[in-house]
Amino acid sequence: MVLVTPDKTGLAVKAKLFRGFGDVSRLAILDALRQRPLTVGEIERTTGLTQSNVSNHLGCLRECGLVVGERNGRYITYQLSDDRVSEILALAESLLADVAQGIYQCTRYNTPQPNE
Amino acid sequence: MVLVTPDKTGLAVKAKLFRGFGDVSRLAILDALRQRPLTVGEIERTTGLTQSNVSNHLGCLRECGLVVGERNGRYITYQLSDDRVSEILALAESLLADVAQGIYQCTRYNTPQPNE
DNA sequence: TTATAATATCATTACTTACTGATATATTGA
DNA sequence: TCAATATATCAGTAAGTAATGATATTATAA
Repeated sequence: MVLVTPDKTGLAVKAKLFRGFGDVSRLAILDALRQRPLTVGEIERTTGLTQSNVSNHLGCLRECGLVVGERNGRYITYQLSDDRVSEILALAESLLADVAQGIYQCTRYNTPQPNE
Repeated sequence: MVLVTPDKTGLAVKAKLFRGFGDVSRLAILDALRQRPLTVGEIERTTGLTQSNVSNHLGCLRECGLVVGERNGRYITYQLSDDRVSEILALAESLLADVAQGIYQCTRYNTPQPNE
């Protein structure tokens, strides 16, 4: 039996938002964009991810509203959509530095380490 | 080819933290604890989740440092470990209200809706 | 000390999802 | 118009994970 009565839809959307951040590759992209706007190619080189992988993740982040892209000729430059995206990343780092250190050892779930 | 060169470990841990928030059931638990500390049984009733499911998720949240539990007799009362846990939830809500509305329609991944 | 209540643990299974590789689309310059 | 570059799309697959049900642990009261 599973219910999650209060505001089920709201919770689902919130969980989905956090999942946007909850992937090493997407986080690498967001982290890169914290410095400055980047083209897809620059993101590829900065993160080391493949073209299709970056593009897939950008599609996800774009649809979800976390990043916005602007076309310049054949390049598309992406940037974070809002300062709060940076803020939430900074808050997470702050949490990790203090209370959430147990995450290192937490074996309940594994952040899948991408192939080398 | 997948690399994610800069600070690979740090990214993995950060992603893991966000995954802590990125599940409807865990989010329901955290949301419930925003109001006040609750025993496991109270969390079960508030969220409608089963005993073992709540306990599993609490184990996860506890190991990761997002909640802390204190035993009183045979009851264990859990509460959020830090104000920043609330803050990150509030920031996410703020983001959802504005920029991240596209998440509703985003089909890249589905937050699995728990069984009724 | 026994029965009961509260909570935790753990293996199984069904479902989810990230990566890859191939292909499609868009833009520019020759 | 054609070739080349930049980016997007999509199906298949391998791997991860949440829910369940059974069982274990801890504490209290009778």
